[in-house]
Formats: sequence, structure tokens, C-alpha cells
Amino acid sequence: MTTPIRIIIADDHPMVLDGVSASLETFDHISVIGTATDGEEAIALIAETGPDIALLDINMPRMNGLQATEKLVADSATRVLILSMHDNREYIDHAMKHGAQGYILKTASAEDIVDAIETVDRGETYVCRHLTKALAEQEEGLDVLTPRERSILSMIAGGASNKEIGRDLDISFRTVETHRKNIKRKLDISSTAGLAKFAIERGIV
Amino acid sequence: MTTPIRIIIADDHPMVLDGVSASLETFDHISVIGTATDGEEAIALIAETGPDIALLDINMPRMNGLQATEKLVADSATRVLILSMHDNREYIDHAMKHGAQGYILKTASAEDIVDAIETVDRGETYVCRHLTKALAEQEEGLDVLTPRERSILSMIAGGASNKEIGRDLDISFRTVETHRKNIKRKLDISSTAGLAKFAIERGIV
DNA sequence: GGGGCCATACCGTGCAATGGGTATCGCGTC
DNA sequence: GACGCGATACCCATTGCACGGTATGGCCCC
Repeated sequence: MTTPIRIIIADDHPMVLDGVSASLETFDHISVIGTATDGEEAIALIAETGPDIALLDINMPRMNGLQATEKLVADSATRVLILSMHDNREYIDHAMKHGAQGYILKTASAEDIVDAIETVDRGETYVCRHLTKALAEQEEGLDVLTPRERSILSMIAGGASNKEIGRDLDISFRTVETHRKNIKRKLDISSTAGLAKFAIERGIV
Repeated sequence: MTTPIRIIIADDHPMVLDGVSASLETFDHISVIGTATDGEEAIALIAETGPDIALLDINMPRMNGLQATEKLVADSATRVLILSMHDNREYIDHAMKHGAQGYILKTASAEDIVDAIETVDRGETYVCRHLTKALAEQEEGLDVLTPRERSILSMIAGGASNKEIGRDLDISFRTVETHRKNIKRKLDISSTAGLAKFAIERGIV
């Protein structure tokens, strides 16, 4: 047999941590060499043990998975596989942009996670296939917006007025008005609160 | 030794399910007699096996934990312990109102969960002590609102205008204006979008 | 029985957003 | 080179919201 793939797992839910760890340990070619319950602990553990792959949760205290990913990509040879609950386009884009080699949902089975680990270990990129459907649904509505409109929508959701947005983006508030109008027409939403809700639901904030 | 406490666990994340199940199995006085990955499956399993306690996640496909709780409280002798990730006042209130005997976070350790199971099994109510701090922080800001203001805030966040809210609640839109004004003053938020954001973050929608 | 708090209601002024337009410029495509 | 699209910008009448008030009736508590 070849050398097992050495991994560490970080998640702030002890039960999840134990579960994932125990499940993966049942596979001969995978060896869980450590676990952590927050980002900083994970960074320290990885620096110490130099695993092949780090399985990181996104929502963790002290330092989240994305920040940790950024740090790891810069400082170590360890590859990062994000293990998240969110089938959210922005999260995935964000994770991959931050240098993660894979993204898998907690709704995935142990076999899928092993598959992801193997894929990432080969140096390839893995994005959970269960994501496609959810993403397609999310994109519905969102893909009709231009990048400019998306950024303006995000500012509206953040509580900014047309005037403030105009000042920030260095464009006339008239233009912001037009964008806002177009966004509302495209999404078929009439109120500002509705826009905020939509934006938050899609993670555009 | 006395008869073990017979429990079933329902969660749509297989890894969490395995983890919790495996962890609890290590305790002699607890016996995991079944698991489910959605609400309807859980209901069927409970009807079939009649466990002492059902450990239910809130977010599940087909039927969520709260709906399942309602059904179980009405139809069976099984006590419900909610196992959730959300340290959110509304979720907890909602769960307890729906008849759950306990609420514990996934960030809790196996020992805490066992503690919760024992407490609920004795017929008492358990609410995770880790919640208090997070709740206190959440309440900061939220507890200053009267019930009426909360309901109006929720409608604002839903995208309704003052006029619509007035019509719905059968009060003058002037009154809604006053409430809106008071909410903004109390929360120190100026824009409608800000209100929507606040409301969604606190789960008041 | 007086003081607080809550829910209700009204007013006026000013600013913001809505919804209907029109229009220019640049970029890429066919 | 005409066409479409995205980003920019402007106008106007109408509606809605913001923020400053004031006020009343009900309820609870001391």
C-alpha cells in the first residue's frame, strides 16, 4: 500500500469534527493526523504537522476558513478543501478565489468527501456536484443582473441611499437611480426592503 | 444497570448524523436505535420504534424539525430535543413553543448533549447554557422593541409599505409611521434597507 | 391615583424613491 | 457599419418616507 493521505480537519462543531474524523478514519488510505476547532488553531496545527490536505469549515471563531485558506495558500504546501453547509454561489466563488482547491457540502456522504479528498490530493479541483442544482436555482434571477447592478444592489442592501452610492462609486445619483430602476424591473421587486432581502438571501452583501 | 435511553437522531448532514450517533453510542446508558435524514423519515421511524427521545435538526428537507416537533408532541410520547446550529432567539422560542423539551447547539460537546438527553429524559426542560451569551448579545437592541414594533419590523423587512402594513394590521398608516419611527430611533438605523438587514440577521422574518 | 409604557393617531416640511420617459457613448458581434 | 447591450445621465409628476412635533386611552405597578 502507498502512503496514506494525511489530513487535518477544522470545524467549530465538536460533534461534526468527531463524526467526519471517525468516518474518514475508516478509509485505509486516509489518515486524520489532527483536528482543530477554530481557524488559528488550524493554522498552528498545519504549520506543525504539514498535512497533505486541510478540511476547513467556513464559519469558525477567531479566524474563518476563508481567511485561513488565504494564509495557507501563501505560507504552506497544504491544499485546502472547504467543507461547508452553504450551497451559496458567493461562498464558493469566494473560497475558490481565496485559493481553495475544493468545496464540498456537509450534506455529502463520506464517500463523496473521500472522493473530494482524493481529487484534491491529485492536484485537481473539486466542486461538489450537488451544488449545481442549488446554484442554478440561485442564479435564476441573479444572472440577469450586470456586475454593475450587482454591486449597486449590494450597496442598497447595505443601507446606502442613491446619493451615497453615487458618491461612493463616483457616478451621478441619477445613474444610480437608473440602475436601481433596472434592478427592480429585472427582479420584479418593488420595495427597497425587498431588494435588501433578496440580496441577503443570495449572499450579495 | 437500568434500561438505556432509546433515542433516534435526524439530520440532513450524513456526516453530522454519523458523528453524533457514534459519539452517543460510546455512552452505555444511551442507545441510538435509528437515524433519519429528513423530517418525514424521522416521523415514520419514531412511529415505528417509539424512542424515548428524538434528537432533531431544524433545517431538514421535506419536513423541518419544528414541524416534526409539532406532529410528535401531538401524536406520540417521544420527547423532542432540538439540535441546531442557530443560537437565535426566534428559533429557540419557536422550538419551545412548538413543544420541544430541549434546545442544544451543535457547538456543544458530546458530554453536554448527553447531559441534555438525560435532562429531557427526566421530563425536564433543557436549554443550552452556551446560548445565554449569544442571546444576550442578540437581545441587545432587540429587547427594546415592543411586540407590536417587532411585528411591524418583520413586515417592513418583508417588503411592505407603511400603507400596506396599515391595511394588513387594520390600523392607520400614520400609526405605522410612528412605529417605524420609534423602531429606527431605538435601533439607531436610518434606512429601510438597514431595517430589513437587521430583521433578517435576527431571524425576525 | 399618578407615572410609565404601549399602542394608537394626526400634522407639516423636506427629502427620497417610483415609474414613465429620452439620450449618449463605448464595446463587441454579426 | 448596423445592432444590441451596458453604463452613464437627465427630466418630471407622483408617491412614499424621514423627522420634528403633539396627543389620547388603556394598562400595570407602586
